[in-house]
Amino acid sequence: MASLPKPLEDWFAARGWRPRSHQLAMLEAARPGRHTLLVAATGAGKTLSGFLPVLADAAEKGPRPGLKALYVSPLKALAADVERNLATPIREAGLPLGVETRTGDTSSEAKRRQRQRPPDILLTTPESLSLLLTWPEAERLFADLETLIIDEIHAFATSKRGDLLALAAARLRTLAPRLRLVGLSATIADPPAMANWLAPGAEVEIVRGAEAVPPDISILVPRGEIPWAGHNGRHAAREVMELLEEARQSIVFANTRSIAELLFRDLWTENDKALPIGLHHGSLSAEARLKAEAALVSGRLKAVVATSSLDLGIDWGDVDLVVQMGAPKGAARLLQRVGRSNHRLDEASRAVIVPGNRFEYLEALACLDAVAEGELDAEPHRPGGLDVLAQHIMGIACAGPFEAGSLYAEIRLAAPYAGLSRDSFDRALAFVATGGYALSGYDRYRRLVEEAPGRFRLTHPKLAQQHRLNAGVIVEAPAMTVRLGRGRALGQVEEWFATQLRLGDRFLFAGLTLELTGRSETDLYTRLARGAPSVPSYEGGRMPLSTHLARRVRGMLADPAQWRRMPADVRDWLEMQRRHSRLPPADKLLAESFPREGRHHLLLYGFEGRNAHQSLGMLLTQRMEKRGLKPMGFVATDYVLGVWGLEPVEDPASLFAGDIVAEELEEWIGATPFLRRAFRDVAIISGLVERQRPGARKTGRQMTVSTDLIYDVLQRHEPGHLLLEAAWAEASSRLTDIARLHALIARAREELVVSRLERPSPLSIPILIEIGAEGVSGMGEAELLAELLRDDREV
DNA sequence: GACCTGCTGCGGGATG
Repeated sequence: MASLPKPLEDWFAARGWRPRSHQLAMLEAARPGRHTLLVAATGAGKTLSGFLPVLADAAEKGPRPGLKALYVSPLKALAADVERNLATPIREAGLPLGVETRTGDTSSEAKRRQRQRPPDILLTTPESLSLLLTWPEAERLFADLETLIIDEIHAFATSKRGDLLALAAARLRTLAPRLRLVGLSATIADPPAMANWLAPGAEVEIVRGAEAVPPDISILVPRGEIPWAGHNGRHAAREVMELLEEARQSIVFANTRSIAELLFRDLWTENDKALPIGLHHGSLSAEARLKAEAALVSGRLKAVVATSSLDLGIDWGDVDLVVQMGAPKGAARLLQRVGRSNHRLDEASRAVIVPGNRFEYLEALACLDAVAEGELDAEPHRPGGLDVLAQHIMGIACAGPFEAGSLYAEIRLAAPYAGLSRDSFDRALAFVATGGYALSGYDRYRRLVEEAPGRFRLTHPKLAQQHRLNAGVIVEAPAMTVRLGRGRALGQVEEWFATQLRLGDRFLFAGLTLELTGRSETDLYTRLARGAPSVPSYEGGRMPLSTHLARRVRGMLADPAQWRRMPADVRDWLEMQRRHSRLPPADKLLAESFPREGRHHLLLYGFEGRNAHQSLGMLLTQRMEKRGLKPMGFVATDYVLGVWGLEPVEDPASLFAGDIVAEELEEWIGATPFLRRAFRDVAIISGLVERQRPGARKTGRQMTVSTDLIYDVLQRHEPGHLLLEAAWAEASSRLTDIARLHALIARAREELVVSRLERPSPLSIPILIEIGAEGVSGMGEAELLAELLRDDREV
């Protein structure tokens, strides 16, 4: 086993610590220069472990010039936190190392200095790293770089930010041939796959931290019944309030921003003791978020209601309880959140899940099992975005002329682009150079010139400045700033929501009931008000039930021996289902059909997540239409798809015949407004349109107008354009889950178990209530239950 | 009037 150099050994000893075995393993792996992936629980000293080889090197070799280590974090705040945490060992062990951060918050003067005289260790974000690579000095700057540490690597690997980072890392491997890559995370489902993402084709040593004490996670069983429908756990606000009263400090996670707002209000209604409870989500102003964070860390806040805005990294205060409202949607996500409580390895983190309905109870139970067995759900790695690729190519051009052939080879070192064809690369390059065939007539899209065969450079140096001003892959929906009075900004609501508001309307935001008193192009002016408000919602991403949990839920339903672990009302529900219909088999697909109020319902218990169910609902209703079955609508949840129409579906299996996906799905995606919106995003990322010019940021509406115009031109004149392809990929991955849709259809074809009923089955009740909630039918929940119970007595 | 299933994250340079 490797040992620490003297100064570090003394430093550990002075603190009464001994290096943990995974820390020594990190040291050991670094000696021969091996890439490393560290998987260790929160509280295991993960970040220090990543840096330990860098610190040891400094202790042994003394001061050396140049940038030696680069650290990339998904959050600016985390980079700043790491800077503070590194300062202590460096100072106390007397190591000759300078550490600085470089993010959007860094002054341009400091950034310039860093380009000329870099610190030994630089802490940054993927965006800032990409921008650093656009400078001509990059080649010299990174020549001596030895280590690239990617923290919270799981947060990158399946996103466009990850594409950007992987491309930057590939570039760094060219500039710094001795570069060693290090990935850090607490929640990795498939370490070998992640190792391959980190350094495709290279050998990566996987180091595992010591096992932490298993978390203590329980499922809250409300005093009343577990609801039949609903997704947010708000029914248990009273019970949650009691938990908060008993705990030292808590984070209450909600799955959406609007639910966070509603829940915050609910908790205050129950807050008899007037405990300080805060609110934190991504649409609140930075000021409001920082205030909540500071109050959390200092202990002034007893609890905070948050979205995933508090998922990552930083140790938020003295939190000893995490509450998950509604379904956790995946074991890795739950574990990440549970890790926010109790950052000590030798004590269990405590968490409580509050399922929103009975299906969610099953999911919560499946999630507990998955966590206990250490089986996390993996998100599939996907090919990198062509829009991100275009941005990267432009960035490289900003640093100086390049050879297309060697850039292509380098880009394939990035995992998301390992399978990139030369043809796709050439199309991306041609797009950056001229805008592509249909746009090549416009001067403004000429960004590169081929100065010698295969050798490209910028057409004008000012393009580099433009690029730096517009780089990055995060595109936000057009939004308006909400102000109290005409002054303080409380945060942002999306434009589409803002346009629905009329003067005098009330809405719930930042925990306040606000009344709209005026508006400008970019701002909403408000005052405090009373009365029932509407609640803004946002067009964020979805969190589908993970494949892995879906399988567990099916297994649980099919195995009555497991029902003993469930509360009585859930158990009774399943028992009734067994008597009246059938249980969904673990490996087959259950379909139920029954008439109700003049309509015929068809329910498919797929458990493949909302996206897959929604696509299937669309496909099936199209087919039913063609067959004259007069479909009227469908509803999809993570668990079930419900379709209804005027005629019964006599043979549900026949709906799945032939190639149902290829044509109809394409037609559908092509017809949705999502495609246009996706085009807007890729047009921005690829650099086709500019978000800002020096001194002026464009409004969301301006951006949308210009991308809409280009979209129409390309649709007409060049339907095969690179950006239409990229938009297509984006829209289809957001709208549907092709892999799971295929799995669902395959199960339907192989064996569809059909249960024909006279009345709704117990399992169908949640979805029937959901249909009622959408105003399609006026059936009441009470009526449904009464009917079912009457039916039950007859058996 | 009550009800909400759509998360997160970043980002220039030089000057006055």
